[in-house]
Amino acid sequence: MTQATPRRGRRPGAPDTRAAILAAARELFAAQGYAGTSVRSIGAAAGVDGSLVHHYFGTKDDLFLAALELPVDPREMLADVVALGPDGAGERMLRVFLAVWDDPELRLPLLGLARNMLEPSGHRLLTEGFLPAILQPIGVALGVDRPEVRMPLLATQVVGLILMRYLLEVDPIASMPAEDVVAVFAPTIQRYLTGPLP
Amino acid sequence: MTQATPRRGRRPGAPDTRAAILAAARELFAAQGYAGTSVRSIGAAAGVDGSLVHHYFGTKDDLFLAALELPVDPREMLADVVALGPDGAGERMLRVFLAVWDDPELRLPLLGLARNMLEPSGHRLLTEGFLPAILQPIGVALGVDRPEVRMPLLATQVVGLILMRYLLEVDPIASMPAEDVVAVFAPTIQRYLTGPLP
DNA sequence: AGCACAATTCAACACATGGTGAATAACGCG
DNA sequence: CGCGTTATTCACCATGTGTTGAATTGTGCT
Repeated sequence: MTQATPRRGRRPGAPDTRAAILAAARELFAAQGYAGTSVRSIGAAAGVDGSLVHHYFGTKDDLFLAALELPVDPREMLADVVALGPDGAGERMLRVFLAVWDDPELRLPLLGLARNMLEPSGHRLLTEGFLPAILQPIGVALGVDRPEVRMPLLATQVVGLILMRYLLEVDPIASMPAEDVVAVFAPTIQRYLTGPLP
Repeated sequence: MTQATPRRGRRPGAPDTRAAILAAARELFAAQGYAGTSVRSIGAAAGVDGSLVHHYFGTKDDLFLAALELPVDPREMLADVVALGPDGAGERMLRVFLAVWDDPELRLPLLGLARNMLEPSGHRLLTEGFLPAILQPIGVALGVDRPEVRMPLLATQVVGLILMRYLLEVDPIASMPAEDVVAVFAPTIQRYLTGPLP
């Protein structure tokens, strides 16, 4: 019985190997974080050698950034949150966040992003990306007073909720229906948006 | 010029090397997390060889657990939170949390704990330690209804606040006076304790 | 048919890691 | 003084890492 499959060269089995590698990278980065995921393991999960990963995506850092890329602009999704003014904006915002995190196409990149929040790279993405580039403009567009205080306040609740619901998956937060999540947390967020400040 | 310092054997310079190693471990684990900290770097920070770290504390995991050990029982500090019943318990609890995190002796172990929240080991410490062993009993002792729902709700806000204030150090949350933190977040926490549930 | 090119694997390098074991120097106690 | 014990470093080992480069095979174009 001869070895039918060649040991080197092209193996035209997979339809699009590049996409498979990227998907595997998303999966593993989301599940185990950047440091906890090796290039070789990504290759293995995609059924190819680790070198091929490097061949397609360059360095591990490059691959990480590619895996984090969102297929849509998050600001666009929050456009109609802003449109209707600050009344009820807390609830609308919360609904968008939940919808985004429940979108299977967005979930893995977001998980990869969030799971690396505590490492320096992800730390920067949060403090230089999410907060000033997304949250802060929303506050300004809503016309609330002192958005530079209110939006970080709001962020504490949103980040904590995301963390417990999607990353740590702590019950009963993780298994709570979206409607209940909105019912519980919308008042809090609304209070940070329009309530009293010290 | 002869080499005065011996190259092997005892170097009685440091008064208590063991304590220095533990302190360095706390510092580095808190700043860079478990995976990001090497045994050798801990040794270097304490001015000794990496082997000595292993000699004193055993495996890296053992050292990590030793570095996380709190010098007091956190339940004890929360005793008088429970004593006065659920009215105003949100504010009292928040004050205890802030006091604990502002205690320089407790801060490093807590940071080390929190920074590893997202890795499997720290994940277990949160979901099997903090939540059921500390928060849940408080809810029960306070006599609130459905503590298994209310305490995780409360945890989302506490965790998010801790994260932004002490780990990510996002302004203005990080630089806010404790009194203002209480003023802003106590109503939220109180609402999760005694407010309406869906 | 022939040839460039893309896809893929293998072998290897340089490096960092956690851990082990032996060697050596100083201390404390008799 | 002598001796055991402790503190400490050094030299390795096995392993896993990211990355590189060469080798090989298939595809598609002319």
